[in-house]
Amino acid sequence: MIVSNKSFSEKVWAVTAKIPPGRVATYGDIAGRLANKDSAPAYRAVGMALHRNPRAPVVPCHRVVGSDGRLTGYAGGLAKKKRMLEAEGVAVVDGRVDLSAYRWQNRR
DNA sequence: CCGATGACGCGCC
DNA sequence: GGGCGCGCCATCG
Repeated sequence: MIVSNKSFSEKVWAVTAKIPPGRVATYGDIAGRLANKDSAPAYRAVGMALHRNPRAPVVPCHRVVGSDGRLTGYAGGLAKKKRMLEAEGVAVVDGRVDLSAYRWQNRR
């Protein structure tokens, strides 16, 4: 259970879970939201948090794509990730999504 | 505490 | 355009 209580990871899962269906977000966006003035966007940590994702079903990590909209890794297979995105209405081409059209733009 | 790794991003060749 | 390396933060060992 990742002994670490409310940690960076939890924030990542929280933001990821906020991603509306049919929409995708980049690690940079998530990291940017979690990025505090004291901490720079940790794309790495974000990816790690999702990789560790203890509650996959509750955290739509499959909606998180790379900066180019490219489907990065996924605990289960990118193929499945791609499939889930398409199921939500996100067009995935060659393992890539059109950020210009599906990028999650939720400006607090 | 230190060292190494990782679902990234960007720069450079 | 494609391939390679470095830097970033956080977590794991």
